[in-house]
Amino acid sequence: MREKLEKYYSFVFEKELLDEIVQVGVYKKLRENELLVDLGDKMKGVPLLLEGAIKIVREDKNGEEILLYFLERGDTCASSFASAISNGKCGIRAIAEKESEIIFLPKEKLDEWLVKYKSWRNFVIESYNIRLNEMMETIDSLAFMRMNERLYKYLTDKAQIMRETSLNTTHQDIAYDLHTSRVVVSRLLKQLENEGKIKLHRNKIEILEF
Amino acid sequence: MREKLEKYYSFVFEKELLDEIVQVGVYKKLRENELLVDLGDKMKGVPLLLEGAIKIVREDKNGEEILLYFLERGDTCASSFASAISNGKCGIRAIAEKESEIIFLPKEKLDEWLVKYKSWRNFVIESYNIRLNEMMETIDSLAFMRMNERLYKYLTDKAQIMRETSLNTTHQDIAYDLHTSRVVVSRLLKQLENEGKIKLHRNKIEILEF
DNA sequence: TAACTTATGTGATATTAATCACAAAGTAAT
DNA sequence: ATTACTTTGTGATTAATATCACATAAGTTA
Repeated sequence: MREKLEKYYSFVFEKELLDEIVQVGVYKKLRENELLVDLGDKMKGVPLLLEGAIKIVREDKNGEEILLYFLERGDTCASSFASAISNGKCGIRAIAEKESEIIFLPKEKLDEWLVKYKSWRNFVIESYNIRLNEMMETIDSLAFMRMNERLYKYLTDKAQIMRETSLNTTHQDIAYDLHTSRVVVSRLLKQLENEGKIKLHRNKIEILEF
Repeated sequence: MREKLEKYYSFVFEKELLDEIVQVGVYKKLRENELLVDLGDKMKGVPLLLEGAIKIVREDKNGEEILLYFLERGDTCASSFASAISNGKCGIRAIAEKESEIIFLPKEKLDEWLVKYKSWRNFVIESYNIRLNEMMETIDSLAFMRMNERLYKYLTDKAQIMRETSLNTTHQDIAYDLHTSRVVVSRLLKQLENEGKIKLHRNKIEILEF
């Protein structure tokens, strides 16, 4: 744990803070598709992502989903931060997109560290900032782009986050993330394939053009 | 300024912090439709809203707009906070929807106060939290609701923010905020009128049912 | 009051996406 | 190999929204 923490966070946090994190942080390994946070959860701390990829989705009353954004190493979940510190509920669901490693930081420390460590203050503010910007990008996609563009953006974004050039996924799963129907996804994927941007296989999509 | 600050913020901030705010804060009155923050601005501080209503919109490359949310008294602009503290650019535009009063807090103090005042830390985290939730609501609307529902929600939300039961606005302006066309807005408004939820006048919409 | 300007109403048509229905292909299980 | 299940492909239809074109109405200004 110390090793990976150093690797991704030594330029972010002061030495003393890294020491504290090692002391109080709880290391956890997440299996692929493991649920990390569910709608309405009250967070007892915040996860610091060491490795892997986490999908953050929003769900409405009818159980319909929409992808908000992905977290990757170096990220934290701003939504849980707020929930942890104010004892409120979390409005999102977080699922590991692949095997991931996190450090869970207990909520008691969150405010204390804000006082003690400038690097922690920067990190928290910066995390919120990143997340607000991700949300704005999501809003841009929804408001300004048509489904074919959203689909292509989804594929290239996800490939980057997963650090792969092909995605192992089904059309139905994509449809859930984009909140549309499988039929629509299949048709638009075929269109993207005809444009030479991707190549389709069963349970797998190769991305040829980024 | 002291008076209004006390009125809306005395339960939020400690006495010492209120004193500091009075010392370093710059009071400003905004005319209706005055531009407070523009896309790409680098913020020199954050606005604290004392009175009025501010509209926050997002714009894409083609100059097309979409409303993100409204600020009202007691609110601050989380987007400018991040921009101010990290010297980054602001990704939004903020326009006074009606005559408003703000206190502008210089960015030099923002981090200092995080160390000194627990109430300031809470306020900042809470503001981010509120804003993230507003963004999620906007995403919900875009992803899960049809235009007629979005329109009705827009009207009732805006009426609440403006503390009025009628809105002085044109169909075209609504269309800009919802990122659709005037024709669509006019038709759906007529539909809402037929359902008895609103009453249409020239340059004015009465809301009969909340 | 006439001439303009701005705001609203509405038919017709086009486009995008959602939905239904079913076939075909690939994979897994017995 | 047969059966069952999952995934993908595709035509047909419907619904929502966007776009065009123009009429009418309500204010404004000369």
